[in-house]
Amino acid sequence: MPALPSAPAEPHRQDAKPRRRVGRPAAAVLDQDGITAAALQLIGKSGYEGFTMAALARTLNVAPSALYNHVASKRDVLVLVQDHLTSLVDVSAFDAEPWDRAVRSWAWSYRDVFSKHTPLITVIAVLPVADAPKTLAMYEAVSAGFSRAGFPQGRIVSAIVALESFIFGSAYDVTAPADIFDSGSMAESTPNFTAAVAHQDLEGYAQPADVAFNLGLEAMIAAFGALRA
Amino acid sequence: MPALPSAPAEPHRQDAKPRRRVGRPAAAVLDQDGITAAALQLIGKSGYEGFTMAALARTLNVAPSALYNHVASKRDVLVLVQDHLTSLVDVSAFDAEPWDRAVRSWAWSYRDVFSKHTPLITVIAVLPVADAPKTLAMYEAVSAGFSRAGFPQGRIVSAIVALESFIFGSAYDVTAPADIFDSGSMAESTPNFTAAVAHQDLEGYAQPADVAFNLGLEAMIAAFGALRA
DNA sequence: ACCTGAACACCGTTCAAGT
DNA sequence: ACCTGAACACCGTTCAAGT
Repeated sequence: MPALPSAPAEPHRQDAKPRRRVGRPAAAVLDQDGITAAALQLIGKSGYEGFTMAALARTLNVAPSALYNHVASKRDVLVLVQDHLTSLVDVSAFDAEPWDRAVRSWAWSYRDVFSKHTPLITVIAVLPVADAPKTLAMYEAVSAGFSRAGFPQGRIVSAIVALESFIFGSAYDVTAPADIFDSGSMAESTPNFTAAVAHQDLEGYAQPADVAFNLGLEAMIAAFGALRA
Repeated sequence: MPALPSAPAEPHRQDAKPRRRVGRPAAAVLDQDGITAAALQLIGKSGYEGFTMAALARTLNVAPSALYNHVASKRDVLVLVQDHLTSLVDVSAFDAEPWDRAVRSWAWSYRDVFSKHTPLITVIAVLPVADAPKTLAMYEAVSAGFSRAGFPQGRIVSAIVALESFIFGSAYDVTAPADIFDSGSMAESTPNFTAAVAHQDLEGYAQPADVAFNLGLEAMIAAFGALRA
């Protein structure tokens, strides 16, 4: 004979399921900061392919539908994560170092943060800054640095956007497989490219992606630097 | 009383459903080129959010499962589309014009093609060239042009990758909303950035994205050009 | 080999019901 | 206001059955 239906489950049952009775809890269980932190943790553990609303809810020990009391969509969660990650980008050098060194350290930091989060790039690239306050704060720090360095005001935004576009594209490049340029059986019909790949100079960098990033970034720093008053 | 079950439907029925009897057809209905063409047409009509395997199958008048006789996955279809689009990128200037003009026309063409297909960038950026023969052909044309222009062989691949990273990032930028940099209610706390946005010089270009692309591209062309022998 | 048709294991999201 | 739990309308993909 089974136990009474109202008998509580033993405290150390192996299912760690979201146990909470229906109805509004006394204190709210969720908030946007908690959702962001859990999302970041889940992405770190399971990657973006394992990042589902159901999995996120499980991490937070709530039903998936509970999330929708705090965010309007999964994209909303990605926006929260993106904004948080942007706050990790190092802009401190704009206060302490010359313009070219500041741009360099900011750009490498920015690329490094998002190379582990490339699925967010689609989100950032088209997201109004008004929806991402920490991202806006980064732009303020960077444009203030450009301004102080004597950059002509009319070109500050364009220069930042150009750098950012390069940074986003380069973040993808970090994730490319090592053999991406192996032409395989078609090597004979592509002699120039095959030779160029074979003789690529790594210039002491650990990864090809770093060589390319350095090359493009230094090109931009040199050309943009010349625009200053 | 209903008609006999075997009675054929009237030829001008309003449902244009995939009507074909079960079993292998006398001649194959599908092939990769046809799938690619239909995918391109569907994307043009419905965008990437409307691009599903079911919708693609409907365009081709087959059952969704029929597609899997010719491609292994939806990603496979995207690879086919990507490779076809890359063949539309204009590399002709590398045969006819000086290096800097050739790079310029190639880069603008490349950006323009993929700015309408940004969801493919995730695919291209990490796709081994051996899986995309037309993409490989583009690299051959470009690296041959760099080689003829006296570019040091050890830096050809890095230079192309840097340009490509910038092109991909810039393709996203084309799709950004016009008010992306509107700081809204936070304008007061971001005075430098807000002023820079207000005073952005469009330099005669139609879109801000074009100004930034020009700025970054010319920076790279200038710096990379100086590397030539 | 190459279709159809039914099924599977998800997915994000909605909404009534409950406190 | 903010949970649960059931449901919905998809989604990509698999696979047996058929020719």
